[in-house]
Amino acid sequence: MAEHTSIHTREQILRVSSRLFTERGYRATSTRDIAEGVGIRQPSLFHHFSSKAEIMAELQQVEFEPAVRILDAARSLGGSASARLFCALFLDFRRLLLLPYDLGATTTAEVLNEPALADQRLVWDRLLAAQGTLITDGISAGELLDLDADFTNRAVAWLIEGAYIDASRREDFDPTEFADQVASFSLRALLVDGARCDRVRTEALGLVEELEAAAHLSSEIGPDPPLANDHR
Amino acid sequence: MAEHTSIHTREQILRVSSRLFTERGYRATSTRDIAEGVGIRQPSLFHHFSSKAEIMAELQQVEFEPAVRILDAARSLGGSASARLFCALFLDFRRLLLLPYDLGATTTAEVLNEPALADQRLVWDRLLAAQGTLITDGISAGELLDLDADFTNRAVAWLIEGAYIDASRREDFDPTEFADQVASFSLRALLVDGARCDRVRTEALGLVEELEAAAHLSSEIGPDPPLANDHR
DNA sequence: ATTATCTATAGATCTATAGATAATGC
DNA sequence: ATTATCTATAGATCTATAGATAATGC
Repeated sequence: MAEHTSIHTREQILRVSSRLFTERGYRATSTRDIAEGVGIRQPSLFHHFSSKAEIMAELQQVEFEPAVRILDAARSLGGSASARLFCALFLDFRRLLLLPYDLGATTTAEVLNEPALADQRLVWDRLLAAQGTLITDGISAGELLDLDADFTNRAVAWLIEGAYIDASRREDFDPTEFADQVASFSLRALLVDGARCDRVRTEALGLVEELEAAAHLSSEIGPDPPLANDHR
Repeated sequence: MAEHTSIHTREQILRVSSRLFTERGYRATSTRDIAEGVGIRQPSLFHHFSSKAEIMAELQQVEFEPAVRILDAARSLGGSASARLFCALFLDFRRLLLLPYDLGATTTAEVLNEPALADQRLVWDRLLAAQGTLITDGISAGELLDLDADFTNRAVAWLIEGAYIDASRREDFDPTEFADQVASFSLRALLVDGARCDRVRTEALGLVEELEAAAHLSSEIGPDPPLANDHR
């Protein structure tokens, strides 16, 4: 009864929107669809967000900004370049799995090319650049295959995105285990010596502990979901 | 002047639609946008296609149906299971690159979940199943890593899709070379012994020649683009 | 008194149809 | 005579605003 707080409705709007955007696409999801999912009338949405684009912008922000921080933090760690890459992929992917949103639509062409979302597009470009730096480090160190660096960078992004969308359709999976599987799969494809994958993984999981201890990131990388009331 | 033939306009509609669907999303692309790109008025589209969904259905058909045939044909070849997989991925991916369409929107959630496109959804499911069979063959033969077969199957689909969308943004690439690169990258991630990748590739390129010689497929798998106005 | 919701609706889309007109092929 | 296009428009959306009403917090 005392649930009619703004924060609760606002959070529901984000969760319902994220799911519908992923299922049907951003433009194809109407504000009426969202309101119906939340259990309010369509115009009531605009008390919490000034436009539909602002809902998407907030979802993108939750996805992109901590990711940039994690990728940057991983670069400043010790260890081999490939372990730093594994560490960053693992941590950020697990973080995404633990969020109470379904972020499968945040990087689609229709969203990235939307003029009203140009600001977040810049953050996404920074994210790709930060991941690209980790990969170029690995190529320079002779640990990763010397394919076209852009190709490699995007291949990792495709894998991560595909795996994420796939995860959002599943019920039964352990986020830590799945993140490990996806990071391992990516690294095996990139390593000059695929057999080194297990050693890289072990080294990386050590780095993960280092990063988790760093106070300024620990709230972002889980493993506690940043929000209660998690009915995804 | 004598270019006002139905076949020409119809083909332009397919090409323009495919590009806009990929850039902006299926629902976000209006029939007016398409008509403008083609250079006709919006209602004139409906002389060539009975609905917007039918345009997308034809694009999906061009993508999915030959793909199922190629995947099935590859399975009946001799050679190692991993070479058959490489061969199928290479041939189908190169075929996509040579088509005069931009097929980046055909497997998005908004399209696959569209009720009016349920028929093509079934073909897509058959495509994934056919690719899955090739992968399970490879796992059974001990050539591919024994990860979850579904995970592996989808990981390949994510890579192929990501690479395809990426290719459609580029100008300068050789389809044969890029298809080779993508198939090699995928196989390296899947092989138990990553070092075998080069041998698998060589074997697979032999199988490609076999398949290209098979008359019933040769018109579909290129290397001549089905381009120009002879497409339907 | 402030916050959150509601109804009603303006104004801008969007898809598809109807029916007239122009171009092309016998 | 047939094919392809056009203008005009119906009818169904969609986003966002205006202003009234209900709920909540001092």
